[in-house]
Amino acid sequence: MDKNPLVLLDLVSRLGNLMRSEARRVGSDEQLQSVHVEALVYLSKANRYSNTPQALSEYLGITKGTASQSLLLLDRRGLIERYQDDLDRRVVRLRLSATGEQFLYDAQPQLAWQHATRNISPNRIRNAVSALRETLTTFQGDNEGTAFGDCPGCQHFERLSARAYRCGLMGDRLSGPDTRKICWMYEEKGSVAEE
Amino acid sequence: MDKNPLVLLDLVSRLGNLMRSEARRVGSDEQLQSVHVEALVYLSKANRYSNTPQALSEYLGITKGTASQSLLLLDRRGLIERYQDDLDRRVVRLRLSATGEQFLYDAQPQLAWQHATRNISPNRIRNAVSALRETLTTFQGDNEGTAFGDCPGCQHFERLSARAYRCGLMGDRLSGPDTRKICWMYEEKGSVAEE
DNA sequence: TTGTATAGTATCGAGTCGAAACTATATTTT
DNA sequence: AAAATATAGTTTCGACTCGATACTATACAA
Repeated sequence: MDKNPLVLLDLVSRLGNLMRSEARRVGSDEQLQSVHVEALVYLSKANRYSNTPQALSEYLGITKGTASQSLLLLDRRGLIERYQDDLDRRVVRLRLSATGEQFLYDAQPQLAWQHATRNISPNRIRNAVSALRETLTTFQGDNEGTAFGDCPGCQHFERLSARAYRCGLMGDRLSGPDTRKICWMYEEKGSVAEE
Repeated sequence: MDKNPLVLLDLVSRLGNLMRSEARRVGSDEQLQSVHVEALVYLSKANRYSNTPQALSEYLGITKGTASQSLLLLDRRGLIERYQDDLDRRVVRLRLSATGEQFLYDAQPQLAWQHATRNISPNRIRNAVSALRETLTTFQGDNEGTAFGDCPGCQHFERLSARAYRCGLMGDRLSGPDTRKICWMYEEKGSVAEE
C-alpha cells in the first residue's frame, strides 16, 4: 500500500478543494463565496483572542487587505458585527450576528464531511488527526506561521481545578467551552518559545 | 485524544489553505496564482485519459469556464501546450511544455510538504492515507463526483503479466509508470477496506 | 435526418487577491 | 515628553477568479 507522503498531499489537496466547493455550494443561496463561508465558520470557532481580522487572515492564508474586503461584505450583509476593542483601540473585534449564526445553522457547511466520515472508526480518525496535526505543526515551525490550536496541547494552558482553567499567557480564567475554541496564541507543548 | 471528525476536517481545511498559500508563494515569481500552479501540478500527474480541461476542472472543483480561462493564461505564458484529440475532435488535450516542466522542477511546489512530513513514519502516513482515501471515496459517492485515482485499486485494472498491465475500460495496454498516474475513469474496486 | 448530448470557448459582473499607500493607535527610543 | 517606530486595520489599484449564460463545434442516437 501507499506510504508516500505525496499521496497524502494529493488527498489533502483534493479534499481541501472539495470542501471549498462545498462551501461555495452552501453559500450560493446567499450569494456568498467560499471564502465568506469559511470566514463565518472560523468566527464561530475562534476564541476571545482570535476574533480579529488579523487572526482570520492568517488562518485562511490571505492578506489582511483581502480579509478586510471580505469582512466588509459580510458586515454589509449583516452576517457579522464589528466593534472596537476597549484596551487596544486599533483592534477590531468580530462576532457572528444572529443572522450569521442562523445561516451556519441552516447551511451546515460541515454536514457533507460528517457524512463522508461516517464509516471511519474513531480510532482511524484519531490516527489521521495525529499525523496531520504533526504535519501542520512542523510546517508552521518551518515557515514561522501562526500555529492555531485549542487549549489541550498548548503550553500556556493551566488547569486550576477539576473545572477551572487559565491561560498562562494572557492571564485570563477560562471556562470549559472556552478551552475548545481555536486560538492563535497556541503554542505546542514542548516547543520552544521564540524570543 | 481527539476522535472528532470535525477536528480532522479542520486540519484538512487548514492544511489545504496552507498548501494553497504555498502554491501562491512558489508561483509569485512568475506572476502565477495558486490555481495556475495547482493546474500545472495536476497536468504533471494526469494520465493519458485525464489531461483535458474537463478532467482538470473536476479535479480542482472549478467550472469548465473558469478552467478554460486559466488554461488560456497558461498557454499564453508558454507553460502548457494544447492540441486536438485525433479520435474525438471536440476534445482538447493538454500537456506541460518544456518551460512548464522546468518551472515545476525549479519551483518544487511539493517540497514544503515533504519537509513537513519528514518525521512521520511510513506506517502513520499509510494509515492517514487510508482514512482520507475512504473519506474521499464516500464523499464522491454521496455527491456523484468524479473519483480520480490510480490503477492499483481500480476495478478496471488488469495485470497481464509481471510487468504488463491493461485498462479493461479503455482497452489500452499500460506501462508501469502509467499505472501510477492520476486517472478520472478510476472506479473503486468493490468496497473492500484496503490495508 | 433530426434531435440531443458533450467538450470546450467567450463574455459578463461581482468579488478575490497581493501590493502598496494610508490612517490611527501603541510602544519604544531618545 | 517628543520623536521614531511598530502594529491593526482600511483603501485603492489592476489582474485574475468564478459562476452563469450563451455560444460553437463535434459526436452520437432515434
